[in-house]
Amino acid sequence: MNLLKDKIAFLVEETVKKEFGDIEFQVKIDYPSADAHGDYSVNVAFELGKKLGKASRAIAETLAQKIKLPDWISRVECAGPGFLNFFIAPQFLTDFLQEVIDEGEKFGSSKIAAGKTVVTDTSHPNVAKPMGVHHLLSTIIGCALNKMFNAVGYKVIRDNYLGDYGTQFGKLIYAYKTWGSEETVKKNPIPELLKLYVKFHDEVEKDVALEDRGRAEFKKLEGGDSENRKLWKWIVDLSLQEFQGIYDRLDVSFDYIHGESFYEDKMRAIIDMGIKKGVFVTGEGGALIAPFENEKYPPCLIKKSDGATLYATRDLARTKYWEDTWHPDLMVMVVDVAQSLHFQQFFEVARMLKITKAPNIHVSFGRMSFPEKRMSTRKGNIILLEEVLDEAEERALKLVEEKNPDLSEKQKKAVARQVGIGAMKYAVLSQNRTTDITFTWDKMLSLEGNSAPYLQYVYARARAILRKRGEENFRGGKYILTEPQELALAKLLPKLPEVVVHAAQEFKPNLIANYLFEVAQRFNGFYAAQEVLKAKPEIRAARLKLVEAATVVIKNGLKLLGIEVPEEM
RNA sequence: GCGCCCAUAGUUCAAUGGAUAGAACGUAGCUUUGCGGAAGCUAUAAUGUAGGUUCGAUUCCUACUGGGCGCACCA
Repeated sequence: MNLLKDKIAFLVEETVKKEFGDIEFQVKIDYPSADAHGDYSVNVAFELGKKLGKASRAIAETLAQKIKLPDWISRVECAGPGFLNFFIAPQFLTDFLQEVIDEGEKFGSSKIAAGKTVVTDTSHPNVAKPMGVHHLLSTIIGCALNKMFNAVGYKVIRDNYLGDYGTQFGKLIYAYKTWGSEETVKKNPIPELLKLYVKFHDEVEKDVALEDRGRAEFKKLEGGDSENRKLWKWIVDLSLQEFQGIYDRLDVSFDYIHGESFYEDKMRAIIDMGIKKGVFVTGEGGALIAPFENEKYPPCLIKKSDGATLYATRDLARTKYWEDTWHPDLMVMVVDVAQSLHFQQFFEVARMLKITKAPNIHVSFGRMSFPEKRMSTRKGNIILLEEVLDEAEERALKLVEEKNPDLSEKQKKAVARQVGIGAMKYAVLSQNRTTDITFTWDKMLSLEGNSAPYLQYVYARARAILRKRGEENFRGGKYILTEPQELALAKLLPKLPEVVVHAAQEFKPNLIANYLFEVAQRFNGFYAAQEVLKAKPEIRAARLKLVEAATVVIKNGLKLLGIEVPEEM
């Protein structure tokens, strides 16, 4: 299906070319906020006015007169200093409902990026540490982006660049050898490992020499020491099992989990390439660095003076691996904003090395801060993601029990999961923030207002109507939507594919959330103002379609955000 | 010190350079005869300061104020 906005843009372009000849211009489609300003609006007259030295209002009037309207547009008006406002015909909106219903779960997707490949890195928790709430952002945002990319036609490769390597492991291995035991760790893996990690940092405060012991253990690991190797592998496996439990609850999945260690043997080639191309040079203390022209950024550190590799080295190896393996058109890293400098540096180095032509995008988000306690893995102060998930489901369960005690226990639990987890995901996805997010339980798990349950409730209510509609054929109605509330809702529905494209291009899931919330609000307005089942038969048919099309839009939209919809709640 | 990001109702958040800045929570009222009141309706209140660019600025530019983050052997 072609997007309506593209069709309008095309119409305007044709008319401008015909009326004003060969000049350069760009048609951009706006969604006016006021109903009086139509459903789609174009402001090309301002640009033309300037280029032609004419009044933009006059140009808009000419265009309004000359444009050849297809039957799905009822009229075009020019307004204000030169806006062209298009009004979609109610007949078209009414007919369109059936298209939405027929497309079903495909409605909303498009082929804008067909034939292209995107590789994404999301989640990347650190092995041997529990996932904290802050990991939620990368995981949830990344999961939504993956689904959105897929919906606009990309082939999506979902990678999880696990933090399974580095000096921290040396420290952990040292701690385990000194204070740990296989038994206790086996019983309760992650908490015990965290304890050891915390213990190490406590002891370092008394004896700084431990830092070196930690580094030495990592060096041994990197050098292939069989005992450390074995220990490391064991810890990674235990962690992966733990993470998988959380991913299952969140319903996110990956195609690959290529941790940092995966690139261990792939860095040599990058380092040689950089030296050969003169991009890497020796810096202070014998370290290998990549300096930038005009000191645009601080130099990027490639190798420590002791010869060990760093984060940036592995990132370069990863980029090369992605390029060589999948030849992607786009690479996306979903990581918090504190790492922007690192990404700018390593993207620039990748450009200098000509590793890939694909744009590297750092989708950044604010860090999570906490009103009461400062979070620090080293000190063991951390709000566990698992706790948050439990609390979310608990709160939702309490609400379900209060609102709908008649559901079976099994249903209640299922609904509580959908509502609780959904609320949490929605809280993260509905805002577009690069500033820090202050974590509060109430905000994260809000079940009212602009929240997932609000949308889920609309869906459940609409489904309840559809269950009661009976067997009659409701395809044949001649009624054309006329009431303001039903039209307001119907006008919004064809926009889903446009919104998804925009959101995918801008890497902004919140655009979808905002749109869905508006659909839900308008549905509730319609629901309160007009009756469906008790309406006259011909009206009833059209309204049932409206209700069904709305459920399709809400279900599909929420699915892109990774949020499920309950039939009853 | 240098660099990056952010600043919108009491609070939490929206707004692709467009028309009257939009919600939610809160507060004050209202809606039972109609499909699920987890709802709807009404009222309330905001673009940090000073300039600039533009037909038009919350959005772009400059300075200031206030917050966050980062800046060589962590990731």
